Amino acid sequence: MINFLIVDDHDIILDGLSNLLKTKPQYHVEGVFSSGEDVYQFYSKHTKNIDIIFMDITMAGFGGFETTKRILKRNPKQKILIMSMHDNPLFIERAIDLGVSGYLSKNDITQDLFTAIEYALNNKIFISPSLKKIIENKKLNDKKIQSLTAREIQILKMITKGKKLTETAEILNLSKKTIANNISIIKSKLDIETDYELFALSKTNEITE
Amino acid sequence: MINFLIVDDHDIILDGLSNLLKTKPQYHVEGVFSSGEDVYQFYSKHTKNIDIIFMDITMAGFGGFETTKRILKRNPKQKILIMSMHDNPLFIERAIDLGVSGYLSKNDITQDLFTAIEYALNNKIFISPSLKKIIENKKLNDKKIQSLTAREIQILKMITKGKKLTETAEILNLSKKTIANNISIIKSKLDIETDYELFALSKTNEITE
DNA sequence: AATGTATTGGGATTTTGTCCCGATATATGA
DNA sequence: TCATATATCGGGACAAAATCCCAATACATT
Repeated sequence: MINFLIVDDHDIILDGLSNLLKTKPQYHVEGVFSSGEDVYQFYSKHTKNIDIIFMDITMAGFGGFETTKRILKRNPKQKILIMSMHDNPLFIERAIDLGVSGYLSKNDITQDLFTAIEYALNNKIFISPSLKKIIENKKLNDKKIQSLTAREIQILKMITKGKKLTETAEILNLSKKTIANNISIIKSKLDIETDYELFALSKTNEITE
Repeated sequence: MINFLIVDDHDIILDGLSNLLKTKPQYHVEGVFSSGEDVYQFYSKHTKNIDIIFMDITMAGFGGFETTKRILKRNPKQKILIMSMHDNPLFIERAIDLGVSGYLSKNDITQDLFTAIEYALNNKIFISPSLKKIIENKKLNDKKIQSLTAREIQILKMITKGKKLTETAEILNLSKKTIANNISIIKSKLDIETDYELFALSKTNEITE
């Protein structure tokens, strides 16, 4: 018997996922919750073993990340599978860092569900294939971004936030020349030619804080 | 008795929505389908009245738009409620243009569901409140974009695709001067100062084809 | 003391951007 | 058909931004 909890503030998902899991007799949904607060309270008091927790990432209140963090602090071996509508690589990485057992795009949860469960039960991490490419690409960019110096990142942030060169120079009390030179170097470090590529990259990598 | 069809290639949604609808005794789910092809075939042969069809927009095969178009061609009075994960204003507008009875963000389908059904039955169009703002903003931008001439749009597309000014000039066989002047005019027509804003606008309005 | 890297900017040149203006073409409408 | 409107193309004159190369200073590390 494998026991599940499901946490999602969309009733539809709660229902749908429950029913999907019910198709296998050895699966048992021990509880469903529509908020991180609820599930955490339950989890803290509950004594029975929970094998896998399905967790939505974007919930009101303390969201999926916070909830995941608290549960894993309590029990680092708890298997948690994240579900998300948003294929934001930052979310995925952050979740992995927290120590979750998988990250499922809601788009293809149906075909990936049982695989992800198997992976989790065998201490492996499952990530929806469609998300893997996104992550790979981001990692490449990250490596480039890490080659930037503190100053360069600071300037990059201002520029991609919409500040003009002159404006940036004034704010940072630097010469326009310095800013211009920096931007040129930033572009070459990032293998980028135009402003538009710079903006695009800063979007997907969320350079702006 | 109000009869529904549901079309979605996520089992979870099919299940979840069915159950949500079942909470009202006067509601009856006549059929669920995981593709546009399936529901259309059923719809073509089915004689019994269907009050409302819930339709996902992003499905494999011929998607929600195509399916909606075909069904409405057959029966222009059919009520169709679109469900979508993607709050893309282009999708919403296109759906409205096709003549659907509402557009629901899956994020808040639970709270909006019954309202949307009521609206549809009374020949009104329901759009999730959270989406309305998005549409309004886009309409503003659209008006501005419509003030651009053919040439200007062509140039705008190239620039926001990442082409440099000089490159663009060569491709279009125009002087650099012309391109530069055009870009300036584009910015002023769009009430925009920086490249950054231009880029952002072209994203949300999907200027690039 | 030496090497590496970060930071700051000048010099010189090229590329872009801005604003104003004129020439030409093509509709459109009265 | 003539006038007016709009689109398209670019020059002039400047201003701003970008590029590439180089030099001075600062600071940390080995």
